[in-house]
Amino acid sequence: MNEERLSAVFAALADPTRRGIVARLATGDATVGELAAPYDVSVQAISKHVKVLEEAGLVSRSRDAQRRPCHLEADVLDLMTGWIERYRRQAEERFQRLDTLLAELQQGQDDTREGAAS
Amino acid sequence: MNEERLSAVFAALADPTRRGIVARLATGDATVGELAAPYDVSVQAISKHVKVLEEAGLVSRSRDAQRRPCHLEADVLDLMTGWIERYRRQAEERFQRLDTLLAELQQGQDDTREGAAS
DNA sequence: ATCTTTCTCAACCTCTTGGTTGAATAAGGT
DNA sequence: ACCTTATTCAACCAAGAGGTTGAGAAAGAT
Repeated sequence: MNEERLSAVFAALADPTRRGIVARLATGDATVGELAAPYDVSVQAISKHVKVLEEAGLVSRSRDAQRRPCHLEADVLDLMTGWIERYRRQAEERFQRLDTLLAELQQGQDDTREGAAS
Repeated sequence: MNEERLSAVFAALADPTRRGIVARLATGDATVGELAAPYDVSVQAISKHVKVLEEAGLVSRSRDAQRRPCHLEADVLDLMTGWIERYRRQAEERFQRLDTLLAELQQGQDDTREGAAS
């Protein structure tokens, strides 16, 4: 279901240039040319990166004369944190249970030792 | 910096099979063989996937006879949520500011209209 | 009408990725 | 010693990613 979307978003953010673009867009909308300025690659390359972000749903675009301002769709980021947090929490809980289990076993061993002493 | 690490982690989770492996490991440690069982690919392929997760720091492994149990390192997930949340929050705040700015402009326009009426 | 700016499309190249199979290694079990 | 189990290494392959350059389209500016 969301699996495909999730793959697209993770893949989009796996590239440092694209993360840079996202970071830039978090401070405000920008055109492709503006986004390209800090990087040592062609505008076409940045245009491709933006397209990837757009297809992942992380970026939307409007029109202003020749320009195509890019806008960060921050909601999509929640999709990721949702996925990540789910498993982080699950692992955490399991860890807690394991921890208390070990504590209980430890307690039981103490009891046994007390019993043996009587 | 952390940039390389971040790229590795995002890239690792961009693959649905690897996300499945992470999801499985969140419920408890498992061997490569066990991880491979649900999938319709060779054990070697899963072994490669685990290696990718390992190099991203998401998985660690110990030894138990021939087996190499895999363990989810949930801490690394925080690295991602940290990055994501940072920019989500930043975008959110900017949105808030823009929103109040628009409200103020609206208010100013109302004032002007009142002034013109007098 | 023509020129300029901004951006995308198309073709191409190289390196990486995810998969395969077959052989090798590691560690027990009999 | 020999066989079995669990995992990895090596070589290979097809497809995709990220880059390039060159040409084309879209929309103003003169």
